This record gives sequence, structure tokens and C-alpha cells, in this order.
Amino acid sequence: MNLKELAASLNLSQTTVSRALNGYPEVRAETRARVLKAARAAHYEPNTRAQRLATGRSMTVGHVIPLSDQHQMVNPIFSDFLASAGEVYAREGYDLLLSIVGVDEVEAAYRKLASNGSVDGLMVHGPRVTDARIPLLKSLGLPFIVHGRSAGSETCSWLDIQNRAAFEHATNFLIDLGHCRIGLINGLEVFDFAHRRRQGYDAALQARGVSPNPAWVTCDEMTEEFGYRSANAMLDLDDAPTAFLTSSILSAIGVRRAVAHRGLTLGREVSLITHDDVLSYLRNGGDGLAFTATRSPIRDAGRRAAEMLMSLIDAPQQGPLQELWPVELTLGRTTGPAV
Amino acid sequence: MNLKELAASLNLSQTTVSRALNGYPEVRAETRARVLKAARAAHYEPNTRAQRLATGRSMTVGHVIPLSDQHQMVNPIFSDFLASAGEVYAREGYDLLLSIVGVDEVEAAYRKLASNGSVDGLMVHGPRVTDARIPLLKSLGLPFIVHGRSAGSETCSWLDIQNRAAFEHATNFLIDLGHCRIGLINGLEVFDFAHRRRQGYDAALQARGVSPNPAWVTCDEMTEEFGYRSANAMLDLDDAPTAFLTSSILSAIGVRRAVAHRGLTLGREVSLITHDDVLSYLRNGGDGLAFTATRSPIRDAGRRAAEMLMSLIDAPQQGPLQELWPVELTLGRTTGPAV
DNA sequence: TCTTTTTTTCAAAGCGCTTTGAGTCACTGC
DNA sequence: GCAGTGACTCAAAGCGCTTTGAAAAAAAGA
Repeated sequence: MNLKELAASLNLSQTTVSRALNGYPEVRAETRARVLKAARAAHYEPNTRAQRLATGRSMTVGHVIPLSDQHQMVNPIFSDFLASAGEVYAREGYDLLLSIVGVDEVEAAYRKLASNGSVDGLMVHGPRVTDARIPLLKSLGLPFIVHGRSAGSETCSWLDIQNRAAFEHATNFLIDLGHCRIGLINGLEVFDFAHRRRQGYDAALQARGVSPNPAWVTCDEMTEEFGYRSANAMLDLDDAPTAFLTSSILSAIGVRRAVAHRGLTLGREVSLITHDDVLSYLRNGGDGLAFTATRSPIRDAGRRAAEMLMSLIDAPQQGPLQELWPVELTLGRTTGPAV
Repeated sequence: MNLKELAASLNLSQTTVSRALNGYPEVRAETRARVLKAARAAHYEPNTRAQRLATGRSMTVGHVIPLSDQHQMVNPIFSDFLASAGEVYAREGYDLLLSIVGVDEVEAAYRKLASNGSVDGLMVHGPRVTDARIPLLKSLGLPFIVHGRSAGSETCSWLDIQNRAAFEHATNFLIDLGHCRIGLINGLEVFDFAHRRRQGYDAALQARGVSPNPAWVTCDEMTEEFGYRSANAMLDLDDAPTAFLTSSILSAIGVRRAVAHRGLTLGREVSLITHDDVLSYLRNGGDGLAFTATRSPIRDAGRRAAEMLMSLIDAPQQGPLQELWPVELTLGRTTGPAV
């Protein structure tokens, strides 16, 4: 059943039926009711392909997820981010086009999405400190939101959290507890979030006159194993850290394993603060998991970023939308005074 | 730049240009080269909306991800499954439409996707023991692949692993080690995979004359916390299990935490076998994580399921495609003889 | 009653592509 | 010299919808 047939069955023109269905005012209430009833009865659904061609809008937003080449690894925050963003899109009648591409095909993917018109807007994940995608997207003229920041993002729209302040705060908190050997188990510092966290860590150490040590800092994909390995290696040092900062709760779990394996206890001999994206299947809180953490729910970010994108698509000429969210430090059971 | 303009700039008709670009034979090699060169120079990309309307194919596959209502939780396997499936789609020139919907809107979502023609095929996630989606999709006439099985899936296409056999095997293995109190920390048994795993567990106990105990079985969303809680509760019993089976590595990590918390060691006082989907950021193996596990990489499943779907879209009339993958039991350091 | 305004409906022109059916042109072979 | 064959190319007809500009019908005003 298509519009033409539906119109014929009602003895109306396609125009009238289309207007009736789309809520235009130039249709008598009685006629509209008749049309809606018939449409429902016939299970009529307008063909999206035709609709999109006719309107020139694709009613689709694109998420391009870069797949890190070596490990073929998908950042575990994506599923939660996508889930919450997806809800917003669905509510607004938009489709979500997910594009999974190797890290060096990302640029080509954006270019293609833009030029073949298959999306009305884009979400940018995992921005790097300097990121070729930002200038590219600016030049393409498609609305986009960056989840995070990057060089050149002053003039574009983004949603980010205070990574630097959060880690500065966390580091200070550990120093206040008497720790002066603090390990940082960070994400890859080519990524802006990790770079900023490092800056916060460095700044706090410097401000408090605590001397840094390169051996106390590692950066990599934030897996459990990476946390375990890093903590193990650092704990083997003569001047082993007495406290750790991790950039992901998965790495924190790895640190916990390394610590437990040595018969030590988090919050006693070793302290740990992790960043917590509040992943739905890795809740921090109940039952003693309770890492002391800088918390910022990724789902809230996904939801808000999607809303911002919708708004930008509706009114592309509006100035850049930028939101910088504060991050709270929540106390768990993994921090205690230095022994 | 659109086809019309491109054709005009070349003094050719749209037909010829279209044929040249799409590799049809009725074009002189020289002409084709000229067209391709001009297209590249002008950064021409055919408008997908128009292409899809004209061809009647949407070149899109839909993944509908049900969001469990209570916890708003996304199964962590989805991101890996999507990533690997997405690669296949990209390679074949298909888009991936991701639809995140509440668990009771799933049916409506499928119905809509089918009737407005926005996808050429569908992937069905998380089938239940009896699942209304299966008969619905059969009636809709869209190609689809079920990741898992369900009542009525005998006549449709699916890819599944031997859940029942895997857990029967694992249970037998534990019994062979002398364990006769075995806890099962399962997923929600409304889901087919969990139901089958339970069957395997039950069957092994029965066959070996080991008496079951309802207190040794729990089912829920497979979080870390759930594993921790379940193990804790069971270890508090007078007749506490000496071994555990878990349906997810996350729950296994929770069990490990509970066990460690009591000063016990996995592989010594308590044994543990987990199912391992080989999630990219939760590798089992290196550095002592090494759970004894029934392994089945979810990425392989995603890739293969996507290939099957592509094949089904290309030739929808072909008989149902069904693959049942064996699951291997790999030894780690978390199993040992009962004490 | 007749014009003017408003309401309601319509025919037809796109949107940018693919594909059909027909045409042109240069070669063959008889 | 002419039909017969390939090799190329083209004009035009969709695909199913939205939207414009115009017309018909109904209501209002003079």
C-alpha cells in the first residue's frame, strides 16, 4: 500500500492525503479523520526512502566508531553512550546510522557520509588532542557534536567533562591523604580526555611540590589486563606508588586484582581513585565494589549530546553549543591515609 | 554536484554516466575512464536517498537492541557483536541502522522498519525461549538472522553456539574433579541461551546422580555485582558450593571478588568455570585472569551472522541458514580438585 | 444577487537516481 | 549496396513521496 493507492481508495488526491497525514492545517478535520482511519486500517507507512528524497532530509544521524587498528577494540563506553543517545533519536523520529571503521578510514567515512547526504548530522567520538576530523567536518558543513574536545574545537559544538580538574582534584585528594608516590594508569594520551587527565595529575603534583616519576605513569587501551599489568609493574618498583589513579573502572578492577594478589588491601596499604563512567553493567557502589571515583555518567552525556545534535540540526546557524560538565569526586572504600 | 550536472559537464547523458559509474558493460572503456576521472575530480558521490528510492533497496540492515526496562542496561556483548558485524556490512556497502528501544516497543519497531522499507534485513538479538518476534518477522517477509535460537526457529535462519552442551560439559568437568556442590550463576532464563545452559547443567547433575539444590542457582542480568552477590550468598550457605559456573566473565569477576574477600583462592578452595564471550576489553588469558572457560568469541559470531544476513538478502528464497557452533572448554587456573 | 474572501482540494512538478526501450553509428558478410 | 550485427549512447519513464501554484467549493460581505 502506497500513498497513491491510499489516495485512490479514499477518492482524494495524494496531496490531500499527504497533508492530512503530516498534520498540515489545510485539511478539513473530518477529511483528516477519514484519512487517518483508512491509513491505520491499511497499515499504511510512508516509504522512508521516498520521503527522504522528497524532503531532502535523511532524518538520520551518524555515529562513526573508530576501531583501533591493533586490538580491534571497541571502547566499552560506546554501548552506553549509544544506548542513551539512541533513545533521544528515536523520540525525535531520527534513525541512528552506525558506522564502524578502521581508525584510518574514519576521515573518508565522514567525507562520504556528508557528500552522499545519508545523514543530517554527526557525532564525533574519541577526539584526539589534534584531530583531523574537526577541520574536515567544519569544512563539510554538516552539523556535528564532539563528545570531548580537541584543538580547534573552540569554534565548534561539543560536550565534555572537566577531565583536567577531576584528575587534579583526585591527585590533590591523594596528596592530602599523605601519598607522595602516585601512579597514573591512563588511557592513550593521543586522546584529548587522557591528555587532559594527565595535565591535571601533573599540575597537582607540581603545585604541591611532589616530584613526578615517569615510571609511575602508563597509558594504553583501558582494559582490565592493562590495569593489572601496570599496577604489578609499578608495585615491583623500589619506590612503588602507594596510590593509583586509573582512567577506567575496568583498569581499576585490574589494579584491584594485582593488589589482592599481593595480599594487600585497597584503602589500606594501597589507595585507588578511578574515573567512573557509570557503565550500566559495571556499577560502582553496591556491595563493596565502591571505588573512590571521579564520576560522570556516560549515559547522561550521550543523552545530552544527542539533544544538542538534534537542536543543531534544527537550527544549524545557531552559535556553537558547548557544555563543560563538572565531575564530582565520590568517596568509596579504596582510599585511605598513606602508611 | 549531482548526476545531471556531472553528465552535462561531460556532454554525456545521465544514463551513460550512471552506467559508467556502476560498472555496466555497455560503456566504452575510454568513456568510462573519462567519467570516472571527472567524478573523482568533482568529488561526486551519488545521493544515497535517490539511489535507494530508484533501486527499491535500502542497502541497510537493522539491529534492534532491546533495552531492558528496569536497569536500562545494554548487554556488554553488543558492542563487540556490532563492531564485527559492522565491518562486514561496511565491506559489502551496507549501512547499519541501530535502533535502541524499550523491551516492549521492540515488536512495533520491527513492524515499522519492515513496512516503511528502511531496511533490507534484520538481526535479532537476545531471543527468548518463546519470542513473539520470530513469528512476527516470519510474517513480515524480511530476511533476518537470529543470534541464538528460540521456539519456532527451526524454520528460520540463525547462528547459535552449543550452550547446552557447553554447560553440560563444564558441569561434568567439575564433577570429574570431585565437586558435587556446584553453583550456577546464570543469565535471565527467559532468554534462550540461559535456558539452554541451565538444561545442560541440570542434565549433567542428573546423569551423574548429583543432587541439585535450588539455592545453588541464580539468574539475573550478568553484572559484576550480580556475580559477587550470588557467590557471597551461596558461600554463606551451610552446604556452600565448592565450584561455580557463571554465564559471563563479568559475573565471574564478581565471583572472584567474593572469593578473594573471604581469603579463599580460585582454583584451590573454590573452582570456577565461566562462559567467555572473549570481549575485546575483557580478555581472558594473559597475566593470570585465566578463568577456566567455555569460550566462544562473540566477534566471530557477529561477523558470521552478518555474512549470513548478507547472503540471505542477496538470495532470500534460499532455505533457512543455520549454524550451531561447538564451544570449547579451555583450561585456566580457576579449577582444581574438590577439597 | 454578485463579488470577495476563506477553506478545501487538486494536478503536476520536482527530489536525484536507475533502468527500459529505442536509437545511432560503424562494421560485417552476402 | 543493403540488411544484419555489435558497440555505444540517449531520452524518458519511473521510484513514492512533498510541495507549489492553481482551481473549485463554501462562506462571507456588499
